[in-house]
Amino acid sequence: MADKTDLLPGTLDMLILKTLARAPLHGYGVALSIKRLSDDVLTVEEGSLYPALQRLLLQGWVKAEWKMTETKRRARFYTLTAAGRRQLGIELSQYEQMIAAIGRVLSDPKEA
Amino acid sequence: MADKTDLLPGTLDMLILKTLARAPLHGYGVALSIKRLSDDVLTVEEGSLYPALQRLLLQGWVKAEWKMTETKRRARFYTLTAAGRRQLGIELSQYEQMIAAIGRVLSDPKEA
DNA sequence: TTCTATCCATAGAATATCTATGGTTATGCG
DNA sequence: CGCATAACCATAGATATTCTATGGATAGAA
Repeated sequence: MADKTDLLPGTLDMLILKTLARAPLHGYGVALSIKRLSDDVLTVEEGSLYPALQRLLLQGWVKAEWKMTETKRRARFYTLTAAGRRQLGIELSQYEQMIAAIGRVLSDPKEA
Repeated sequence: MADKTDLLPGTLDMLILKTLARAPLHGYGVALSIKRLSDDVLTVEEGSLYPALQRLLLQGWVKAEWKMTETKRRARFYTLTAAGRRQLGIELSQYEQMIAAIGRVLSDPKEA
């Protein structure tokens, strides 16, 4: 039944890590950033986002602290750790390899 | 915890449809074809393959018939239907769109 | 005759995402 | 002033997809 998700399963952690690699952000900001950079193609639902951030915290790939937003709100800011940076590298290379492999299957002659 | 699957979740049906778009094949042949074209990067486990083929049958995207292999074995050959060809087109374009969107997020300045 | 490759298929576990909820607070607008 | 909305956090349960583990059958090679 085609694709029902708003993103490619298996890529969420990588997208979050990459986003945090640019600068620390709170959850809501991460979701907005991904949505905007992808021109609204990728939407990270809150029900996917917050559990994912908890996982990343548990793995030690990000750390969090409560701060105030420019808009005067309490928000939890996440920062990439050294381990997180390493993990991002691993996930990026695995992803690239997969995409390249899929590309070889899809681009093989006969039929669009 | 990085990726545990042998393929990118959500891409299996597309890969199977694409493979059958080249020529009718039996299940085992589909798995081999994907493995070889991808240089062993993508492995379709039998426990994923056969249920997937059942789904495709139910959707009417492929049809099946029992025949004999060159190696003298009973095997179920799958053929893409017109609806399957349409579905492949849909899945391909959705996939391309996703990959492009992810690319925009990943290639944005700062940090590899 | 034993092993390996070729073939089919299902049940159950594991994983990842979504939907649906529920709650707090700042600010703009009528 | 009251209300809507956007900015924020988070969890529970449903759904979907793939994997692991099994089980079975046969042809051909060693």
